[in-house]
Amino acid sequence: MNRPLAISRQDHILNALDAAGAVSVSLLAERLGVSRETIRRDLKTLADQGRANLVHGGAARTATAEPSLAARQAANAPGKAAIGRKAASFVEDGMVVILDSGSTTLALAYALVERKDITVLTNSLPIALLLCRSSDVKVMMLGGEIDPNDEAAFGIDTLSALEHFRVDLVFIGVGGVSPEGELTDYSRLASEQRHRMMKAGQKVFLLVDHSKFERRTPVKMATVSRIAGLIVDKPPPRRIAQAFAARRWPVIEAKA
Amino acid sequence: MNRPLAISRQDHILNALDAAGAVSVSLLAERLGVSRETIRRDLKTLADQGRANLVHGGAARTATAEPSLAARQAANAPGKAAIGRKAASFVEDGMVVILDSGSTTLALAYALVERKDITVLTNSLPIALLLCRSSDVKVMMLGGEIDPNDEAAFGIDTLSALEHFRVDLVFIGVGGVSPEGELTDYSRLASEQRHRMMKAGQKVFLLVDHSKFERRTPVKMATVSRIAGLIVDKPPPRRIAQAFAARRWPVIEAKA
DNA sequence: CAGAAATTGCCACAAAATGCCACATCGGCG
DNA sequence: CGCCGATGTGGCATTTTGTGGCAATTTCTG
Repeated sequence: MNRPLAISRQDHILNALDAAGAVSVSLLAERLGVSRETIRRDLKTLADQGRANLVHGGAARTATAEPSLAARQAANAPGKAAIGRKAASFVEDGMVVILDSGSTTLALAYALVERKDITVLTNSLPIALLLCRSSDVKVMMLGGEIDPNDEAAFGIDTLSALEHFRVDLVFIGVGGVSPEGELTDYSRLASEQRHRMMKAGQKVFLLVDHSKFERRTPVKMATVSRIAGLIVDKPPPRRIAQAFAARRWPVIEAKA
Repeated sequence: MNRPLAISRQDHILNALDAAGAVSVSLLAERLGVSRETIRRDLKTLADQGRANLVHGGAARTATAEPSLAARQAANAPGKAAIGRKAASFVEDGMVVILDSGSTTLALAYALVERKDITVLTNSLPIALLLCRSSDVKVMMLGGEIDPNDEAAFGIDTLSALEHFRVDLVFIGVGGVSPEGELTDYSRLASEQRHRMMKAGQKVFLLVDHSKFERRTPVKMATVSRIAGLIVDKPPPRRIAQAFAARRWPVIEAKA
């Protein structure tokens, strides 16, 4: 049982920062099995490098001073924006696409604002509202019970609504990617719903920003065998990359 | 043990503020699991930064321009708020209610923010987002094609989603009231959908602010015979009042 | 409209969590 | 062996949060 290297600890901290926008000393100390003092020293190091912002009790994303818009959207915003732009480039006029809920797919929605002649199906309230307010995209909202965390609809009604559509492209966000390269999700229902979304369309793209790598969430995600592409903002760690290659999932890197 | 970071608490407050325009100390304290005093201190901090405006019992958003729908909401905002409060007083714990789309029903949603143990069915994106961001109300979104003007779902999917619910109260906004006292709507589809909503519930309330009186919109609105009440902010002109009385529609006047 | 009741604001102090520093401990390495 | 860097420990200062009392405000009621 060797203690984790300082580097990988700080790496973990940065990922957590990207993912959540803020981290607490106590929680990190518990998770990483080291003393709070060590975490504090790590945070101080990162702060000296300008990669984190110290606040009482923990650290926050460097940019966290300003944005009043959705907090999670700002987490790793540049990476997600790049993924969004890349994903948008696969959408052609006349297509019908599904956008899953989540901050990465919201970034894709931003990238679609200028488009027309496309139809977007989504269960995400912010995506639907964004597109109907500031674009000419035709929006179909998938109804259902609203999960306040995701600000999106889930449940039987959402699933059955999916049945009625012919869909060209499907864009799915991923909760996490285990170190073994397995895709994971937060809840059983969400996973099932994403699976149905994938089956509803011709081509499936998965959107994964680098803060998701090696993050474990509880539920294994069911996928379809054919994945048109896995859009990332940074190359994944080797082990994950190999797992993707073994399943013949093309990894598409979006450049900022 | 692990206290959530102060900064994420304030982030949450800003989000709620953004969605609802105003937040209350008590509700935030309860939702975030901290004492009211702490919330007060947070609000004071935000106010010092110019990011919130303190008011008795909570804080309000600093005057920020908000797009389309807010503009319409601003038309006769006080009257609509009064109607919303009055309408909310009919909603009891445990009830399932339908909220139609529109600025007046949005005002009702604002009035429901502090409530819990109620379920709201709505086809309106802003209402769903407001309630899921700043209240403990359970929200079911009725899916369908989004009409950018109303920022709400309409269509076959919306209608069929209605089938599955048992509803206590239905709150419907009205497009206009002709000088003859006839209720009118903007489109055939919207009218039909509102009719279905009415039939789905036990009691139907119509929300009419005085700017709707003697305004003609193109489509005659189908109603159900029994209307539990017609909530207004000012008494209607005599001819309209007579027409309402003839149909035995109780007129309920909301006071500011 | 007045007075009561409930809610909220405000202040001071106590309790808890965190920050910070000095020093001890551990393990590798020349 | 002794040096060095990294980490843990403990004590104390600082910050944050909770609590209770009381004044001010709002709301209810007759």
